[in-house]
Amino acid sequence: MNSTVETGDGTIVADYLLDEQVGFLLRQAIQRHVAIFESKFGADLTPTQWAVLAKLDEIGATSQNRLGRATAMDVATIKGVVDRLADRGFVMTAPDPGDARRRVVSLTGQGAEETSSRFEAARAVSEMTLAPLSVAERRTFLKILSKLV
Amino acid sequence: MNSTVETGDGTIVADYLLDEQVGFLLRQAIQRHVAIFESKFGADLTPTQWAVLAKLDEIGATSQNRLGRATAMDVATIKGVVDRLADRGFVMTAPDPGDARRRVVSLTGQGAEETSSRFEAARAVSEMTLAPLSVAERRTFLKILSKLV
DNA sequence: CAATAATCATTCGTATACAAATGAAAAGGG
DNA sequence: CCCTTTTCATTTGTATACGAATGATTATTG
Repeated sequence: MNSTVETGDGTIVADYLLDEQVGFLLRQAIQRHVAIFESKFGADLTPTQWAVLAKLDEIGATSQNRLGRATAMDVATIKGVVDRLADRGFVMTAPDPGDARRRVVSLTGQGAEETSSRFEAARAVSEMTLAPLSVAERRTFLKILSKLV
Repeated sequence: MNSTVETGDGTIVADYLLDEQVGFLLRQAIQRHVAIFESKFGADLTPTQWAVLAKLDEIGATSQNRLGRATAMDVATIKGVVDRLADRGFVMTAPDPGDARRRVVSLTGQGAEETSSRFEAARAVSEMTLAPLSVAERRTFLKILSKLV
């Protein structure tokens, strides 16, 4: 055991336990959340794909890079997600008439329907993720977590 | 906007905003944490690789699957991480004399040195990740987060 | 002890995730 | 208005992350 400190009375104790580190806990919390997501959404949509659909529903058509920033994905990631959603007919892309660099991403009719029909499940996922907590703890947790983004 | 509810007086309000969902916040918190990790560790070690080294240091040599469970990685993921660490000389694998199915993973001398020299940085990463919070908030956050793993 | 179940490691396929490099187009400054 | 900077989208390469399938080995149980 290499990670130790000496306390005042000379005792040597471990002071770095992986299981107590915030990053390790966050990773496991995400893993549990994703498992809950998949239990409600099946293999139809990944959490990332859902984020894109929900955000497009929320803000409407937008450029691919803007969409990536709004969903916390870098340019390479958002491109892959949009491509896969486009392959399945949920979104479409078109050139921006006012800016030749941009491609505007928007929901298709099918994508809008799919999104509308999934909000209930999405709400359930959030609720189930927080289920181990009391109502007060949920509020506290979300408040603190939002300071860490 | 498809995600709306009608309140008692007939007003329609949005009730699903991506930015408020626990999964989306968790993903962003991890992104920030990983960025902090990379600022302290450079390109030498990923958070996942560090988790394996720290856990091996903590519990000693163990089978690959056990190591995966101890670090919250499935069998395919832990194999890739162990392979890359082995390529770089930080860990080694050997057959288990008592169980022909198992391969025992252990730190090499170089791996143990590397691990020892990184605990300070790892502690700093955890501290920096929680830096936006007060001391009381950090304690509260870790306590609640540990209920969600 | 023989049949079944469980565990272990590997492999394949798909999907994030991001750094870095590239080329095209727009914005801004002198 | 040219030059520099910025923005945008794409591509490449590496590293998680996990479901599912496979084959080998061990454990269990009737």
